[in-house]
Amino acid sequence: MSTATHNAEALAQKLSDSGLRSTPQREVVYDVLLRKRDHPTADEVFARVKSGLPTISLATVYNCLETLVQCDLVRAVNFERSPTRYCPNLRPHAHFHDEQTGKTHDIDLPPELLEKVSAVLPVGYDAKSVEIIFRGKATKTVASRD
Amino acid sequence: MSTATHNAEALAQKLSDSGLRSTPQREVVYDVLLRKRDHPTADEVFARVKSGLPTISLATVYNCLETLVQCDLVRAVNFERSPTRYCPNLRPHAHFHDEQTGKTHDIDLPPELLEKVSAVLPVGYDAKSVEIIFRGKATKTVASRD
DNA sequence: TTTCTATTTAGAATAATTCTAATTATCATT
DNA sequence: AATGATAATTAGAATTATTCTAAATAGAAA
Repeated sequence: MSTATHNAEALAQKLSDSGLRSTPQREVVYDVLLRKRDHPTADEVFARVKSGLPTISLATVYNCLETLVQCDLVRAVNFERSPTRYCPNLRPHAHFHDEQTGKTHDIDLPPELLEKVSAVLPVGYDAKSVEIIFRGKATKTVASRD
Repeated sequence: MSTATHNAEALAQKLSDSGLRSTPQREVVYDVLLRKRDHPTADEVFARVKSGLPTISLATVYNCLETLVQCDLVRAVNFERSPTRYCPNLRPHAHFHDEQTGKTHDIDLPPELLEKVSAVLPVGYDAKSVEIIFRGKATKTVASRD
């Protein structure tokens, strides 16, 4: 079984868990995110998706991305007011935003660090998620892991 | 000397450090941020500022806020795609975004935590800033410190 | 099939922010 | 105090990412 098929089935599973249907549009959008993990914007996803599905609309790309975020298959990241970027990395990680290049790098986080960070919350604060964003410049770039 | 005067002078100092002028608009905008630390949007700042300076324009409010951010007197915070919010708290802190109320709470951070977090960065990543955002619900609300 | 609902689609609408060009204020020199 | 140079403000237009709308299509269930 090919990787794409595998992903499509994992996606179908996650979707049906949420009572949603698997569609070619959702599959192709998810596949595009998995293929090139450079935190693309919706517009960039739209451009890449069109080669496989030339009739897809931008609205659908937005819809699909939102759906994937709802299913916890994809994270949406925002840097200032620039367009939302999408990230299929499900490992605990922070984002490093390189201000020179505009590129975003995933920084793996040891799970105990997230616990330590969450431990600063006073009683009465119940966090569903923690997001960590670094901003600066990356002098070296290391190939990203899967 | 009044607190407002004191703030105005601190502001004037910071501005001139950056080669910028102190203006009534900048003073009033900064004063509004200090007076009510509820992370207002530019529109909310605009509304509050107008009582003291009825002829100010929204563009100027945006300009002033941006200037204050450049001077490191104010932090801009973004939650998803909602309007940018502004925060004059200079202590190291995270933000807790209450998804029910939409309110933002400052969470003080022990400085050593920020060091621990930054320590996860691999060689070659030089972070100028670290931002931590919690999302969830706050069951209790404690009066915020200054 | 037929029906019901989910999804997609194109294009219009929205809204936060930025831009533009003109005016006004302020500073440094004369 | 007047002058000239630059900084800041202003109103309104423009931009742009995103969401909305209403109609068309597809898919599942009966």
